[in-house]
Amino acid sequence: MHGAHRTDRYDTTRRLTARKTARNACAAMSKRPIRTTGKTTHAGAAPVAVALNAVILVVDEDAPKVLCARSADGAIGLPYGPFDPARHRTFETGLREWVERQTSVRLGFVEQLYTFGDKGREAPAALIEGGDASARVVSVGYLALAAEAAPVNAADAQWRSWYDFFPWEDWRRGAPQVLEAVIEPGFTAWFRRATDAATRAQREARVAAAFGMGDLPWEEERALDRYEAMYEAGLVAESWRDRTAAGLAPPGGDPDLPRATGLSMGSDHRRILATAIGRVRGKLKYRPIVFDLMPSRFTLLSLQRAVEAIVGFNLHKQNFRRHVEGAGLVEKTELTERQTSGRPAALFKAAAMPDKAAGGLSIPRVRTAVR
Amino acid sequence: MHGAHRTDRYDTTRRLTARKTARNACAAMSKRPIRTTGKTTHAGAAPVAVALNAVILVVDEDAPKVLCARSADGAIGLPYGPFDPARHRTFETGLREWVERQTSVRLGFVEQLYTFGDKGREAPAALIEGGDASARVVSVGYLALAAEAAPVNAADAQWRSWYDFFPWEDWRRGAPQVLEAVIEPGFTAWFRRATDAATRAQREARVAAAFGMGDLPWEEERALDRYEAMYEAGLVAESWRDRTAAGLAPPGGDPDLPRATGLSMGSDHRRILATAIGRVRGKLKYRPIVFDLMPSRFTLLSLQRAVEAIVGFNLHKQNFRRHVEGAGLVEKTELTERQTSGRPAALFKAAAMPDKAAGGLSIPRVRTAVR
DNA sequence: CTATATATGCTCGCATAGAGCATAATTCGC
DNA sequence: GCGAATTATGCTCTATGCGAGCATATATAG
Repeated sequence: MHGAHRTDRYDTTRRLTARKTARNACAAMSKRPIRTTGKTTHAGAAPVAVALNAVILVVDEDAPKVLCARSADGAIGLPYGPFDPARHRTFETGLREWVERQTSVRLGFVEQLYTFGDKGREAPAALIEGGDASARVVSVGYLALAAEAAPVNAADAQWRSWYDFFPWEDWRRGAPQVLEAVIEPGFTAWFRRATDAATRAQREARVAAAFGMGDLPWEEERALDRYEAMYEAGLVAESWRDRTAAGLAPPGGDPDLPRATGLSMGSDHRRILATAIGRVRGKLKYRPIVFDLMPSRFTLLSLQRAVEAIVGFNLHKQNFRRHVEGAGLVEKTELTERQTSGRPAALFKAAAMPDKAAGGLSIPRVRTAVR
Repeated sequence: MHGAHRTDRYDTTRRLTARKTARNACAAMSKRPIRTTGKTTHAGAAPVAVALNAVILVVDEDAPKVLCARSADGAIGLPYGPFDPARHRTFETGLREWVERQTSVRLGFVEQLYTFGDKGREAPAALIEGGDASARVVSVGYLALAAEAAPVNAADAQWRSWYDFFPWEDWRRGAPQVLEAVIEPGFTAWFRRATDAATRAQREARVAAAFGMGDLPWEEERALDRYEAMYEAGLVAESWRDRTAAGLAPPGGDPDLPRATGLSMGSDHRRILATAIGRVRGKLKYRPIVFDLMPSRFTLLSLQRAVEAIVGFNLHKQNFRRHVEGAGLVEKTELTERQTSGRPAALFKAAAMPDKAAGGLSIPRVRTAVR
């Protein structure tokens, strides 16, 4: 594992910081033998910079959209801002600040996604400017939901459907063509490139689980698993770009395939977006977060369309109402909406306290006292 | 202040190479008009130090245990080590390194939990030593599962049942006494302390949802929600400690109550542990992670006991087998175990590819083509 | 008035989870 | 060696939930 010497200590506690820069704090942290196992000394790890990455989502008609920005090198990416510990008490404060200052988007639900710290993830930009290999920018990814696709005042910012980046995730109009036409052949080739039978079987099992092949079901919330499998199989542009930048051999397979698998993003932003998609899709099932994406009044059909946009497949209309109304998540108003044609739909609003829970288990719990 | 946490699965990959110091990277990041929305220039945020916090879990008989360490000031806490970007390519690499070096624990499943960056979470120590409020240590919390409670060589490290810290989470022997005796009265007092009716209703709704009161179900995975509600209601020692340290008024209520609500931990470690408990409990339902906590061969009853230890309530034996066997998660071996009394149980092992999915939805999806 | 389109109410059947009975295979006390 | 105690394991019963679809209500377009 990594030369150098061993250092850390393993101790509990509160950060002993105080009147020191973070660098000093870190050094102190490792020098002090705070009990536990610690007996090693550590010269002091280099500090890192923290950036806040935001996946800001809205649902516009039947398109789930994400706020995108264009970076200096022309790549599309997610907007982000620096986190300044001196000015922000929490990550979320920092995030809301720069988002609301630089865009007119009003954020509703905000939740931390994941913290990305892999060396090299910020590669392209870093390489261009050259520098110290020990540097590290840690990105804390956040998911934020907004009710309206407010026009963004920034020049190169824009709302895009997330299916521009993940065309295989949209099953609303049947099985995505790109799956059969491009992705499956690509994976098949990847299986064949395996050096041994075990690796090959492993790859097949992984893809089958992620993409719901065989008798396995398509699980919409596994968007990240799918993207990562495609990345490793060389089916997305980022895979080729990163391996080239790192001086490694290309991933193999047809270099033209990635052109058909959706728009790529700079850095690892498409991965972050995949994480966000998976999270929203999963969370939708056990928390009423859809309403953060809806206007104050809506019809059940528009609500259904929003859910469909997110999960990527169609729902059964009557059953959808049955669930939503039965769960007490919405309240009917006196108003109705009259649009082009058909019977006017009742307008609903989110229930005052939609904090109930659904969430299906597969654990046979005991209700009675006896076991 | 203490926002909602919760993250998800993950797995990192990807490498490249970065250049320049973190401080420079950060400055460059903010100065450079990376398009997007950025037009603000930022003087260059102070860098922060990153610590890796580990919640290392095992199941010992019917106790879910967590590896604890004792800090200099005597508080119990989670073990942690610094993250050195110069030596570690990824967070997980760094984590595994110091864990495996300083303990003899062999980690199985590892997953990022949440990144904690709130100012003041390290409050006590920082205040004691006095100092710069701008210094910041960001903690990346990790969940790690191990199959065996290996003896730890560190002096002050020990395995403890997580129910020592969360006695109200264990329903295996009926409703936890502490709930009725201490927690409910404590919350009732908290409701009464609300200054207005709206606040009061909000508090009641929140507690009802978290603790499953009224007709709401107890959701075992909401451990964090419960802890946070108790923290705000002044029902845990950390609440009093933190508010005192910050020079704020005490949370109110009976200062003796926290003595009855389980062991406290230093810093915000009990919160991190609550996050971990919620995560394991939730993940258990849709991924076969239990097997990372089991020996290679086990009986179905021991597997059931492990699950019960985690979720905190008892399961129906026959139905448990039906599910586990039916889902193809385990394979029967030829061996049987003979213990004290009763019919010998067949020994099972985890299925070769337990990658299927369970996961109950509450979304009425369409199977046929028609909507 | 007719065709069409959407909203909304209601029922049917199957799969599944919760619950519990019955039987099998051991050890233990005597 | 025998009955009691204990644990394992197979099987059935039933309520519920969900996928599915029929039927009816209420609007617009022409």
